[in-house]
Amino acid sequence: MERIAPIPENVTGGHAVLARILDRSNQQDSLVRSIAEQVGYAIIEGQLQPGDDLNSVDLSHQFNTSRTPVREALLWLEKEGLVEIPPRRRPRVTRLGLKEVRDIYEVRANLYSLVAELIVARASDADIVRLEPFKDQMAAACQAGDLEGYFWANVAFQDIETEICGNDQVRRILDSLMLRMLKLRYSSLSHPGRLEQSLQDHERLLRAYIERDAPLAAALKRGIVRRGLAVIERSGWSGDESPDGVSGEILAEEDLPEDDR
Amino acid sequence: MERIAPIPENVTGGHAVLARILDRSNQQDSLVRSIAEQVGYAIIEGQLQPGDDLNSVDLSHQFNTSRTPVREALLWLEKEGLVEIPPRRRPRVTRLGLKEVRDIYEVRANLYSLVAELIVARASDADIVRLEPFKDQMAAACQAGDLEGYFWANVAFQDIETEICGNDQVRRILDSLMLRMLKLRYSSLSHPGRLEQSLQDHERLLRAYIERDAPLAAALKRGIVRRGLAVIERSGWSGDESPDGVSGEILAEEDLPEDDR
DNA sequence: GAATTTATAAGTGTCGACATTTTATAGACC
DNA sequence: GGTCTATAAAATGTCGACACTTATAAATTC
Repeated sequence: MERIAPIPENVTGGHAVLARILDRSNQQDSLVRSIAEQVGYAIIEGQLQPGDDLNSVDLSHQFNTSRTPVREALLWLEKEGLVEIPPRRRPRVTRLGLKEVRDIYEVRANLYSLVAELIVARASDADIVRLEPFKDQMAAACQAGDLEGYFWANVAFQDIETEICGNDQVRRILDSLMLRMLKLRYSSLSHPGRLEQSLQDHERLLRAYIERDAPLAAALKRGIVRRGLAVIERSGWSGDESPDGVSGEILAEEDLPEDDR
Repeated sequence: MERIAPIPENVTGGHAVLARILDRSNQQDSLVRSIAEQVGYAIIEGQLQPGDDLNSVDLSHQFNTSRTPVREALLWLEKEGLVEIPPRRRPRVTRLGLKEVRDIYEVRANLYSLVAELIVARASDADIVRLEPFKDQMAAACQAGDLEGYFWANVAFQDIETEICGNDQVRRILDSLMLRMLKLRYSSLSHPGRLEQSLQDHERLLRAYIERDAPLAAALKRGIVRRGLAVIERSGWSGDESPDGVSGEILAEEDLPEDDR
């Protein structure tokens, strides 16, 4: 099994989502948390590829612990959907199928429209203003053509949205679903012109929040999520791994043929 | 700690939901599964009350195992929301607050409306017909004034709905949320005239499915869930436990003052 | 007698070990 | 050479043990 590299200093957005979910379900600084954090991060970053084995004895050596906390960490990651643990068999990094991605996006579209409605109905003006800096960050990244920067600013924007909507349950669910989709982030940005479109949507969305236009906000939010899925599907992502490790990362850098119907 | 009674022979609806969720996440017949099943059932049935301690050494004695599988079972129940595990402290049966219930119902209302839309859009006529026997069961229970019978027929109805909608993710989420709400089943049926209203809604809903009327089905489904919450709130449920063990069961038998605004 | 401190009991998180099952390796056979 | 079988290696699920923490009971103080 591959050795898992430590989490780098400059904590990226991916790690932030992971850490937040861990905060709410596990304890502050435990062995289990630390292991789940590092293994989860390795999965999100693509260092561990879908289908890779995650045997507990190997991991316990890497983290200088016994197998017990490793098992619990893997169990946690399984509940978050990042790991599969067949009985009596080695845990594996979850392989994400297209159907699964479609289903998740369907749920996300629905729940984010709820979030939008809740924000309009219940969030304070002060809370809504908190979204602005991230919109600006997205605008800056868009202008600079910084795909990765745009993506993480967008994640942060959505994070604030789920926070200020006031419904902790929907937040928990969306966080978990987001975690599983982070691997696809490169696919979701591959299409040229995507950033401009997305940015425009978010600017309109923010205005809808401010103007307390619930139907518009809900519809926009739903559309944003749906378009995210459409881009992934158009990018040709299928969930199959090329065995030589050619991941979505490389695909993301290419310009795909325009197909703007 | 109280001794946990074995699960009775005639498997009730509550156990069915629990078993289904276990089927999808755990292995077929493992120690962990058996423990999670029994403890979970005891919580749903009210045999274990919110706030009760669940220390692992005691449980391991009851099940004649070591603490390891008990810990894993409790960890699983924590992820399902039935148990809280503060670090270094004894696990407890989760105490459900009113805010939490409201949030959960908000999510359920939304996701069930999605389920309704998906059924109209994608379920086969044959699948929709599968709902009919449970509607009939509900009608019979309603006529007989059988609260409990009506409730479980309703659960079964919803179960088929989430199954035939074809989205496994939404099913998983709704199953988990349902599990946590099962304890409130008595509160949710307490209001007089509630059964007739609910039955009528479901009859209309089924017709909407058959006639492939997506907006109507979605609206009906949303209304059904919302009315469920309203009944709970009107029943005076607050989440506080009377320390002498007077649970919602007794409250359910009383007739509350009519308040049909 | 109530509140605070002290001592005792109980419980948690982690560990290393073992039996059983799965996986990988080597040998036999065609 | 390739397929099947027997053997060895490795990994899993479970166990009992131990250090450390938390909860409970007793003792002390005001």
